[in-house]
Amino acid sequence: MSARALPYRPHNHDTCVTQALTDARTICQDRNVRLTPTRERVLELIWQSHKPLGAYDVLAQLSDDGHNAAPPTVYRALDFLQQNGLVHRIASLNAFIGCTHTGEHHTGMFLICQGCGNVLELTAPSVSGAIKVAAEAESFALDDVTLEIAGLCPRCQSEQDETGAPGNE
Amino acid sequence: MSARALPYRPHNHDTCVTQALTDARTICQDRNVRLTPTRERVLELIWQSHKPLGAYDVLAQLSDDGHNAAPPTVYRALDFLQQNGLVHRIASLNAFIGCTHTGEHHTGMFLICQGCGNVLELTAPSVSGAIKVAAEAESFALDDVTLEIAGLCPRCQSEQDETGAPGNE
DNA sequence: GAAAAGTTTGCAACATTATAACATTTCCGA
DNA sequence: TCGGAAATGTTATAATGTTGCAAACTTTTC
Ligand SMILES: [Zn+2]
Ligand SMILES: [Zn+2]
Ligand SMILES: [Zn+2]
Ligand SMILES: [Zn+2]
Repeated sequence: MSARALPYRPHNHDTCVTQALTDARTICQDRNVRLTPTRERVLELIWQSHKPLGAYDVLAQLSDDGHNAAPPTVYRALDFLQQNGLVHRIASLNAFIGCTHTGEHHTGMFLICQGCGNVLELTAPSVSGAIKVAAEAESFALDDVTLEIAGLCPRCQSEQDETGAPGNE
Repeated sequence: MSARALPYRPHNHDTCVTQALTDARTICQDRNVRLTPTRERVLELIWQSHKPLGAYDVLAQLSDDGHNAAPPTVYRALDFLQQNGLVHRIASLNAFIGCTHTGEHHTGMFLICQGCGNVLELTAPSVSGAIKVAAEAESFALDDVTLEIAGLCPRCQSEQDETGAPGNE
């Protein structure tokens, strides 16, 4: 899958979303699962924001579409997208964000800016390695890692320096 | 603060809880904050389980006490206990657990057994170090780390080997 | 000690997030 | 084209967490 722009810097976000959808179609074909219109639309809505979107935010936008949707519609689509590695759930926010490392077998590590709300997904082998070692030291059989880091992104740090308060883009 | 038993192995849990409460009193005195009866009782309830307890579980037990409690009572007590480093919230479970490293400035890392539900809190400098480095590489100002690892504890691994299914103590 | 100020709790209502259960429709292979 | 599997619609409900305001309690100040 292609490299993507950082959320912190402006970029052609339409392209960014389009690419994500294209990649998703490919992945679903490869895996022989169905990226139905609802699922695709939910993925698109999530990708249109570099900030995590709550399930009910997605629901509201589906309703704006004229889609007659109820919570299960959204949660089912999100489950599907998660299971196929297309979105991640951010437990500390009860929200969802598009995966920027689809295909690459990875452990997501999320930098969550408390200023602007943007989230950057990283893959840090040194971190996953250290976690694996620590778990093994306890004879713990590792299955799933939740690693979410709250703080301030570079831009919000400088805004805070200047104005005394974090910005909210 | 004194060393504590691992949840995996049987131990005198009354002592374990008593010690935690004693430590908590000391900490609150040092910090000049009030460990009121409600707060202390909530802490005790949480400590009585090595498994994370949901806010409404705590609420139910308070009600059993005859305490006329509503959700805010519990959430406020939990907020207090969190702020003073006496309990942690496990985001992936929406539940709370007593901190086993009170006093020691630390980043909690939690091993959550999917078999028995027990949780072990670790401090792994190699992990926190790697996280810090990764964040710095992105010029991200780290504030709070959520690190929760789901898997199987040693005991549940062997039970699974023997019976084909994880145990539930 | 009494009044003032600050903190904690009680209480009612409400908001948000997530799931259960079952009917209906759509899809896809035989 | 038919029959089973997968996906969606629909309604209701469960689980988790918050707001706002008044009353009670503590600490400080005079
Ligand atoms: Zn990812
Ligand atoms: Zn920011
Ligand atoms: Zn701790
Ligand atoms: Zn276990």
